[in-house]
Formats: sequence, C-alpha cells, structure tokens
Amino acid sequence: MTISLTEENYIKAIFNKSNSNNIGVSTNSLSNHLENKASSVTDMLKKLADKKLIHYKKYKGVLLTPKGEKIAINIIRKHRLWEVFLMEKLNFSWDQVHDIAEQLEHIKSDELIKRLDDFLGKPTLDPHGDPIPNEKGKFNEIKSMPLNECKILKEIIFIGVKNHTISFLKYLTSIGLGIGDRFKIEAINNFDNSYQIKVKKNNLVFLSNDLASNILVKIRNE
Amino acid sequence: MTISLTEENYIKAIFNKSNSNNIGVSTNSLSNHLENKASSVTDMLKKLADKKLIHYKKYKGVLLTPKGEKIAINIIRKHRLWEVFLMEKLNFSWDQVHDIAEQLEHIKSDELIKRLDDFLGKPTLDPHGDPIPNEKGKFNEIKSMPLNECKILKEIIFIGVKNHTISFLKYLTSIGLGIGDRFKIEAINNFDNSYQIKVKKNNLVFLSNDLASNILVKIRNE
DNA sequence: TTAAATTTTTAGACTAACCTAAATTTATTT
DNA sequence: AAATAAATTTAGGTTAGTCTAAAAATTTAA
Repeated sequence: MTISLTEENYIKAIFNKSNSNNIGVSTNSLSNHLENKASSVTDMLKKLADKKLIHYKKYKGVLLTPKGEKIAINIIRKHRLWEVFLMEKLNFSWDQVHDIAEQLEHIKSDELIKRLDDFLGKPTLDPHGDPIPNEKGKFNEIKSMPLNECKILKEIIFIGVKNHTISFLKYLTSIGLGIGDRFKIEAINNFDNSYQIKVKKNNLVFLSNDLASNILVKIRNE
Repeated sequence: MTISLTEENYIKAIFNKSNSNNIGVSTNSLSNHLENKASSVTDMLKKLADKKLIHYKKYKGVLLTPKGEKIAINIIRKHRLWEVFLMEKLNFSWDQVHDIAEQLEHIKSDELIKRLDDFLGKPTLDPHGDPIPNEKGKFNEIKSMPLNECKILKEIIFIGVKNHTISFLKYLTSIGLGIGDRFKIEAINNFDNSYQIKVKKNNLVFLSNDLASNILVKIRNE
C-alpha cells in the first residue's frame, strides 16, 4: 500500500493533535492545522479510514489505528533525524531547520534512515529537545517540566521548547539560550510569577511566566 | 513561479534527451523515458511552453529555453551532490544511490544545497564520474573517452560510465572496477576488438568491445 | 508521388486533492 | 425542551496529471 505525501501530512497532523486522553481529533482542528477547508478534511478522513489508518465515525472525530500511528511515528523519526543532520553537519541554526526537514521527512528509503541514524550517532533528542523515536517507534522519554513549574532557585538544564514558532526560537537565541544550556533561576517574582535567570556569565534575563511555560527544563543531577 | 515535481521531471528528461546538435526532443522519446503515454507528454509540453520553459512547435519536438535549461542543470546539480553525500558520508554503494537521489533532488532550498556543497568539499564529479555543475550552472568538463577508443596498451584511469543501469554498475563492482581506479590495458584482441585489462593486483579481466564502449577513461598523466 | 506506416495531437474521461454552498448533526443557550 | 449557534458532512465543481480512442500530421516506402 502506498501512502501519498498528502496522506502522510494528514496522519502526522492527527498524531500531533491527539491527546493522551482518548478523545478523537476534530475535523476543524485538522482543518486549521493543515490550513485547508473542513470539507477537504472530511474527504481525506474517509480515504484514510478505508485504508485502515484511522478510526473514524462521522461527527465523532478521529484517532489513529496502530498501523496509522506507526506511520506517524516513522515520519516524526525522519523529521527529527534530518533536523539533527541539518544542525550538526550543515550548521543550520535551529530556527531554520524545520521547513527543510518538513520536506526531507517524506523521502522514502528505510535504508537511508538507518544509515543517517548511524552517521549521526543514533541521537535520541532533536535540536529542539524533542525525543527521536528509535527504529521500533519507541520514544525515549526524558522527564522534563515547563520552567514555570520550577519553584526553587536551582541550577537548571534547558532541554526543549513547547512553542516551536520561529519567532520564539529566535528570541531564545537572542537572549543566549540554546538547547543543553545550563542556567540558574535567580529569582521568581511572586507578584506575576515571572522569572529572572542567569545564563552562564551573561546578565540577568527576565522571562514572563507565559514565556517560562514554553521552556522545558530538567533539574540538574536528578 | 512554482514548478511542480512532475514539471521538474519533464524538464530533466528533456535536458537528458537533448543532443549537442539542436534537434528537438520527440514526444515519443519523452514518453518512453518517463514511462507514460505520448498524449500525456503533449499536454505537459503545452504547459511548459506557456511557462516559457521550452520551445515547442506542434509535431516538431521540443528544446529547453535558457530558463528551462537553468532549472534542469540545477536539478542535476542537486542530484549529483546528494549522490556524493550518500556514497561518501553514508557509505552507500554506487548502484544504490540513484533512486534515493531521484527523490532528494526535488527538495527545495538553495541554502541547503549551498551548505551541502560546502560540507562535501565542493566536489566536481559525482560517484558515477559525471561532472557536477557549480552554483552558476557551469560544468567543469574533463576530457574523457570511451575505453574502446583507446588503442594503446597504457595505464588508464577509470573516470565514469556511459551506461548507468544498475546491472552494469554491479557488474563493474564484481570485477573490482570502481571510479578513480587505475588499470592497465594488457591486450586488445584484433579479431573482435575486445580488451584484456589488469586492475591492480587482480587477475586479467576480459571486456567485450561493447562493454568497453560504456566505460569512460582518461589516459594517465595527460 | 501516392499509399501505408508511424508519430503526434485532440477529444473526452478518470482520480486525487482541493474548493464553495447547502444540508445535516451536534452543542449551547435561553 | 425548543431555538439558535457551531461543527461537520454532502453535493457538485475545479485543477493537475494521467489515460484511451480517434483524428491529423509527418515520415517512409513502394
């Protein structure tokens, strides 16, 4: 069974919009995410259901079947491996890699991905701090938390972001924050729950609570 | 102006089928090459002509405009750079790279190709010995000749192939011949113009004249 | 140089993926 | 619980790229 590029994009969108609770993904949310009309989504959902890639009941939203999920995870694996390649080997900055990886993720060759994975040293995290599933589709979850859930003045490691927009990534770069960086929470302002942090030898940086909620961190030595 | 993947493949096909003489490429030869029907080719030729990518007169065959040629050469550049990547960095063998490069060549990002080129050390030949055009579309031609035009018993360097079929490439590999290898013409049999060559310390290898005509070589120290 | 063969184009259809507008179902208010 | 609003689906069209079958142009051969 062949899966078209468009079908792959729908499957990926359904995966990304799925919550851990088993609520079906709505037609409208897919339509927004894919930037097309709800009626187009309905058409495609019927097609994907025929192919047994999704569970679909009219008006009731949609969930991936195990088969569909396997495909989704494989696309994500490819996307993230290519992102690592683009940053580590071609020196792209982390805000440039997404659009290119969006194209590369559709290249069809299992052998290519196996060799790319080896070439990159079998990475488990992509440049945005997101986990890269292994060949079997297993994610190596690392326990992380949004920065705004840290209520103690401690040394922190920045391991990922929740918000993947380019403007956000550029902003982090501008204040000197990159994946893997260590920083210290110097103060938490109790009037608005904003943060003051110190990255290496840089000056204090002010982060709103909202901003902090989009930064994923791990507490050192844990 | 956006150019679809299908349009890119037609442009590439027209480029490949164009002779140095200015004879237009026929509808049928494109139809054979692209493995679709002549009527489909006609439809697409009209579209490409509207976009000023080809010169097309009904029943008279087709030639690329400078604009079309530029696009063709850029696709070829991308294809060959990816082939180098696949062989040099991912250790694919030369008979495996073509199909994957056929997909990668359509990835759209000038910045990606610039950086890939740097990463590979700005190569001028691909793994099949074909020249890689530079950013400006200029081919760095090297003078080569088919082996069957060498009539002297000399040291030779194998720099490319004319026949790119996988079976041929595999055959060459099986007799120990790879791009860049040096070998010596030990004998030319005048009854059938077949060749006997010696690759490094290997035994003598017999090559029919037909086979020799598909092997491109350069005479050493020239 | 006319007839036959071949090549190419036209005409009309099909599928995938999209659209708009209208109809239907589900959710929210009052 | 009925009325209204929102979400979703259906119906009918569009475009890109393909197809088959028939018509037209070109080439080859007698």
